[in-house]
Amino acid sequence: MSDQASKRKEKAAATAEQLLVAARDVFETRGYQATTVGAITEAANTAHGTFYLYFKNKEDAFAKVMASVTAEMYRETQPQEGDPREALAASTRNFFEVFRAHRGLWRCLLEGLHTSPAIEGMWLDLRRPFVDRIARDLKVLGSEGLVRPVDTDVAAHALGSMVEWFAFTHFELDEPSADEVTIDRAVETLTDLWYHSVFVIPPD
Amino acid sequence: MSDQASKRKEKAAATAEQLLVAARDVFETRGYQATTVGAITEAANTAHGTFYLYFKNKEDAFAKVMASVTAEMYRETQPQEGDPREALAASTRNFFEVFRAHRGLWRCLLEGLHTSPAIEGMWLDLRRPFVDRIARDLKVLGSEGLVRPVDTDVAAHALGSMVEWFAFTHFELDEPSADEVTIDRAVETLTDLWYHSVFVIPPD
Amino acid sequence: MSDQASKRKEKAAATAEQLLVAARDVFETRGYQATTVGAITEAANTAHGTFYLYFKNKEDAFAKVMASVTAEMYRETQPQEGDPREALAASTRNFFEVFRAHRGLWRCLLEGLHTSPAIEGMWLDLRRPFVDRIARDLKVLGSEGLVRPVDTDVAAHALGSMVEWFAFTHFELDEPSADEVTIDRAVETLTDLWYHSVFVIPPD
Amino acid sequence: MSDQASKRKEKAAATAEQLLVAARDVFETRGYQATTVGAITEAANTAHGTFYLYFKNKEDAFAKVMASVTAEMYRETQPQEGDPREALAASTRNFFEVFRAHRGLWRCLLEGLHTSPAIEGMWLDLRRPFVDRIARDLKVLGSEGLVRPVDTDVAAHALGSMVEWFAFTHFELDEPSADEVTIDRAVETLTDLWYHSVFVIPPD
DNA sequence: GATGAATGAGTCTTCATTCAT
DNA sequence: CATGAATGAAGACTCATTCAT
Repeated sequence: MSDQASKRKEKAAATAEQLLVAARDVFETRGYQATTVGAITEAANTAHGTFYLYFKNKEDAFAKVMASVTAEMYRETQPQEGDPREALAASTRNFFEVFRAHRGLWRCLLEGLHTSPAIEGMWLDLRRPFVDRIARDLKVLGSEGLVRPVDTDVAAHALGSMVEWFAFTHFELDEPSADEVTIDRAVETLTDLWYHSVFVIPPD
Repeated sequence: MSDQASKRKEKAAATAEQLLVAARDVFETRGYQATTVGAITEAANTAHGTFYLYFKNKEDAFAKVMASVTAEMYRETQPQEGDPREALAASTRNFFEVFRAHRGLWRCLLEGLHTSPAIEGMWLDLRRPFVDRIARDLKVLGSEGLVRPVDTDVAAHALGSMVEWFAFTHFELDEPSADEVTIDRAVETLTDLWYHSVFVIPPD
Repeated sequence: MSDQASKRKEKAAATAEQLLVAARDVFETRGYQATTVGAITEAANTAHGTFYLYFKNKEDAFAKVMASVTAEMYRETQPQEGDPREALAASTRNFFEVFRAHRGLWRCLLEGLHTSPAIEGMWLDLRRPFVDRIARDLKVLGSEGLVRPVDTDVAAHALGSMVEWFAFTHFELDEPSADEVTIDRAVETLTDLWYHSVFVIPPD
Repeated sequence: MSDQASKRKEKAAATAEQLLVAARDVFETRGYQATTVGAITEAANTAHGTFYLYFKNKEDAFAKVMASVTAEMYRETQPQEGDPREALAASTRNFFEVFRAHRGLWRCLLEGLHTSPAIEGMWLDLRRPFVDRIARDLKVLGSEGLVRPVDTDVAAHALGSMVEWFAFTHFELDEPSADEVTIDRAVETLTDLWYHSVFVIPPD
């Protein structure tokens, strides 16, 4: 069984991978609605029916793509160390970079959000790690007296939203002023706002 | 212009209005993709073909709906006066209320974002007044020494994004913690963050 | 409205009729499963989509075909008068003739029987008039003392089944001996069996 | 033949048996059309492709299932002895019981009737023993003067049809009145009809 | 102006069958 | 012998858009 089975399994895994990559590619470039099963199988160089060997339907394919991306993004998101303000700047920059690398799917997710509760769930799954990390940091820094007492959960959501949505509107949508706003400038200002919003500012 | 002609025009205007109202209603409740021309004409009590007398296609209808809504929202958004912090809180609350009243179309816009550059434009048009007002306020308050010197444009976008996206994720999507976050609590914390982020905090 | 509307309605009615006739034809010759929407619209010389203007789906089309056939069959089935035995023979012959004229759809119904409860219902609707008439006759003749006391309902079903199923196996299926069994011979024997099974036989 | 070879054959026979049993099971419960090769192999715990090692296709599998069932039914059908009327009642009851035990496949056969001439042949093969036995009995009893002179073949078909179709409509389909018609009541009335239809009734 | 019947392109999904391992 | 991955043909259904009346 071993030789035959493993060879076949390898091939199957390769097909699955091809399809997943193709699906990701098509979702990324066309968006959720415009993606068709036919486009995916064509990109994957498989027969139309093969798609249904690995996915239940389009939504399922998207779910599997998003699951892999979520893992990927989590790996790419590094907790930053050192001076709080520097760490904050580094985090913001890191988020922008990670976001840029996955902007197509982020947008796709947003577009599919209203298609089904399942996709809404994927979106929440993608965001949660970011927001959770913010909330945890606020708590820790708060107990150390570095952060003012605030409603941690709401604040974490608000600050996460600020960075996420700023990134989306500037780096994904063609916000007119986007060209002039370099990443550096954005990182600097967002870090500044965030820092002052919650940190205890030492008197000069 | 004869009597008949003016009567005709009246009737036509009435039909146009019916269709516009119906379109708005359907877009609001079903979302962008799920909205069909048939659903709109049915809601408007018009023949299917009549739709194309007043709109070029679905996107055009959406554009006309959004144009009317944008004006409406602008009217509903009141500049607040008085103590800066209080005015800020009032503004935030006002935004939440306006957002709530138009959440369906806001969502619709987000969903259609991927469909065409035109819809992207509508989105930007809807946001701009809010962001512009923030930028202007920051400039004025900055010149009065009430606000720290910041990159006004970026800050305006960032703060606007914070409120907008917080509102969207909490009041439109089923963010799990949404139930517990009342508007009051949200307004309080967001105002607090905003205030500290840019205002010059008088020493106690 | 009248002229335009009526002309359009006429045309629409014509299309509906074309589709109904085509559907009946295709169901009759191909059977239930083998019938496709495409085959119907092709036979009706309409676009594929036109089908869905008049029918919800294949089953609905079949239902409408069957409804028209049921009415047709009922008209063709004449109650017979005169001497009981002669009337019986005439009834049997009449049933055979009606059955022959509609054998294709009868078979189709049988084939689709297991597809959905709705089709089962159509089948019962088609049979009912025949069985009901038998039951009524048995009751009347029983009260006149011409028929032995029997369980009217069961007997009606049994005798109806005998004629129906005999007709099906001999005139529709290629029962080998079918060639030799002429309608005359079948009518004679079935009438004889039926007559003796329930009638009070006068002593010679 | 080596040991290995015989072992192989045994295993193959076992697989064949598994598939046959599974096929029967699936046909019985799902009906002809709804049965898929995948469902059969799944029920048989075999690979999809294995099916084609033992059957040419779905119809072939059905043919093999029916062949085994036909033999089984024939064994279960016992010729009855004793007083003609009692024997008749026993036969009818016996038929009902056999029918009930195989209703799923009977129905399946009926459903597939339109699919191919081969299935039509299976149907006729299943019926033939029953009808033949009736014909033979009628001949024997006729020669003994217990049965009136009738067209034996036609009468056998007719009486067989009566019992078969009554059974089908009452015990397999949801004929509305089915609940109230117990087997006992059905046996009694059908026996009564049959008896009077062909037997020479001794004067009281 | 208004109507609504007709069109047909576009997608999803299922499943019998093949074949390399 | 057995496996199960891959194929691709086939069919149902939707809906934006046109156009004769």
